[in-house]
Amino acid sequence: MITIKDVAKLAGVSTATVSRVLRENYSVKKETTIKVLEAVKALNYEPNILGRYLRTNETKTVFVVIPDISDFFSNVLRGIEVVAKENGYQVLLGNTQFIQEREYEYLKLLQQNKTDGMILLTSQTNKDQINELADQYPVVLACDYWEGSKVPMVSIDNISSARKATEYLIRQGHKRIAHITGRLNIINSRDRLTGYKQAVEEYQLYDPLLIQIGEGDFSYESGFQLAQKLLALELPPDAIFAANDEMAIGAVKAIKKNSLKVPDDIAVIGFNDIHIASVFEPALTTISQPMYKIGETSMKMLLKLMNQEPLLKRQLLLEDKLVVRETTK
Amino acid sequence: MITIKDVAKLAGVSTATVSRVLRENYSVKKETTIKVLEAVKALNYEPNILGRYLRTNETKTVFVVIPDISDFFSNVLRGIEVVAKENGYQVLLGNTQFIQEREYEYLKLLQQNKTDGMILLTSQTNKDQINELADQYPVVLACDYWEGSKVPMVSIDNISSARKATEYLIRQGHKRIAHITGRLNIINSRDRLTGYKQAVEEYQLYDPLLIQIGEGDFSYESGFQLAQKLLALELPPDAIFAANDEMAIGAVKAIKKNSLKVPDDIAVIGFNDIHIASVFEPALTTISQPMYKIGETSMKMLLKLMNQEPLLKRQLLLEDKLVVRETTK
DNA sequence: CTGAAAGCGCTTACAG
DNA sequence: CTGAAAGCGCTTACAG
Repeated sequence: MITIKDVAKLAGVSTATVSRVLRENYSVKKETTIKVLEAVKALNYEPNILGRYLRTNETKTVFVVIPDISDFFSNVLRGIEVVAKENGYQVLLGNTQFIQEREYEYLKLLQQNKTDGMILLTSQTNKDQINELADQYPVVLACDYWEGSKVPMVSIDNISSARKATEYLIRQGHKRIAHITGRLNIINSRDRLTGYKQAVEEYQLYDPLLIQIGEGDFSYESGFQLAQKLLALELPPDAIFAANDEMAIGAVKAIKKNSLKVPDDIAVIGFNDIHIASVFEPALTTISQPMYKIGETSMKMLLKLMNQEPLLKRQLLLEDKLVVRETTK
Repeated sequence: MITIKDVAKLAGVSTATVSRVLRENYSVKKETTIKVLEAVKALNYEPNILGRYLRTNETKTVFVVIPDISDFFSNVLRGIEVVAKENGYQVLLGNTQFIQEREYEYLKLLQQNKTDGMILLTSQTNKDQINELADQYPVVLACDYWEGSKVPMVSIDNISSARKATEYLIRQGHKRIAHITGRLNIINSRDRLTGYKQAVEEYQLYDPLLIQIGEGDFSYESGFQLAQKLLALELPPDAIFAANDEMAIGAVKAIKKNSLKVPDDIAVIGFNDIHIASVFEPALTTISQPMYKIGETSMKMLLKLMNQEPLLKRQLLLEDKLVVRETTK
């Protein structure tokens, strides 16, 4: 392995000088610089980044904890990646598969110095633990809004957007509006359920039979199965609001399979506005989240935290939008 | 920051002993072990992994270079992640967005010791460069088969599977079979084109007008646009074979939009068998790749390379399968 | 502008 | 079973 010593020897300078040339922030005589760069080239030297890490105590790496690699999270990731790259950071990805202990394991990487900062794309860790960690390390929570927590976060207001979606169905004249939730160990799933309840309760349309709790791993299939159950009710729903687009598409398929029409017999609304939502036929009415922007913003916040710059706002709620397509009237 | 020294002091032992206790491979007296573990707990000590890295010269990190976070690559990634995790490795993700220089930048991380090994999920780097790198570092190429290269690789045989898909259409009586390619800077896109050509040439059905080159970023839209062009031909196709499922779905949409029926007027075959392929209506006939297994296998190969164990086979071609659904007769 | 030297936090061969 | 010591490859405050 070629080290800085080899370069120094060949260039006839000290290792300090080589380091200075490569770090680019120091004043080194032009001739010296040239000598060093020639030696670097001749030896095809690449600095061993581990040496730098240990010395500077930073890894220029951020860790993104993701519950699953779905279309939705991919889009958020894209935003994170672009900003990270622009600022010389690399993105480490940790997949929890919705397993809480996994998230906890990843969080330990902060203590181990394996990463300079961390973005959680949703979280399942308990509030106290996270608050404590966020006190000591740069951590940003994205896609979830944790009421009462002081962790820096970026998301939409899932409660109000779920309420908005449900109210839209109410205004269209639907009376029996069902909700298929996401996994309830995810904060935003609970929030969407809350928003749904707020709306149906306000209009006295609440019926616990109309709530199906999503659990499964394959959202399309799970949406299909849960919609089947709803359709099997004595008084089936006339509209279904699903907590994500995959489940909504599954629901549409179940409705069709029962020889019913979307939206005439049963309307459907999804959540997220992933790519397939507009491609699927019928195209899905859904709540559109600014996925890329959530990613971008969370990474920008993390950069500020890592650089110890003040955050103007520790909590940021971005705007969502109800996109009406073909699954509602 | 709490270091091994603090733990050693509190436990009344040397740092060497602390290290031995934590590395678990050494014989340490039981009482000493207990003292050390108590100190670790009392101080809430987590080893600074950078110190270990530098000393052992390994990062327990593998880097996966991915051209894009699509459903297909996500599934391959899942396989990689599971095997990586089982073996104590973390997965770093680098997204090239199909930009060749990005891939090159990531490859440099190997020289910098930032990662112990690398898996390329497709490659755009030129053969000589890659061969040279693979001589020196643990590198595996997945999803692409590079003829004549000695880089360890895992993929399906894209040429024969594309030929198989095209021949299937021929056997169903189609005479004007079009092909929408993937980006041709990707090896497997070129291979699929080759397989398609082999089949249509054998049956004297070759017509260059029936080949559309995919370039765009959003496969559904791009498939839609290219299919539109095909439909605008004086002699339009009676079947379309697309190099991926997203494009195939876009093509189906274009066909429907032109008031034609799938598969009666025009049959469609996709490639990959991503999740949406079976969910979309009509469900897509497609070539199913063993995505998870490709990931799993590539990571296993990488492990062997990193541990300097011999590879039984440096090149592995896994089996694909033509899945007939509703877009073909 | 440059060098000698210390040190980042670990691990491990060596000696006992 | 355990400790003293060297050293991994860098960076940087200090001195000149």
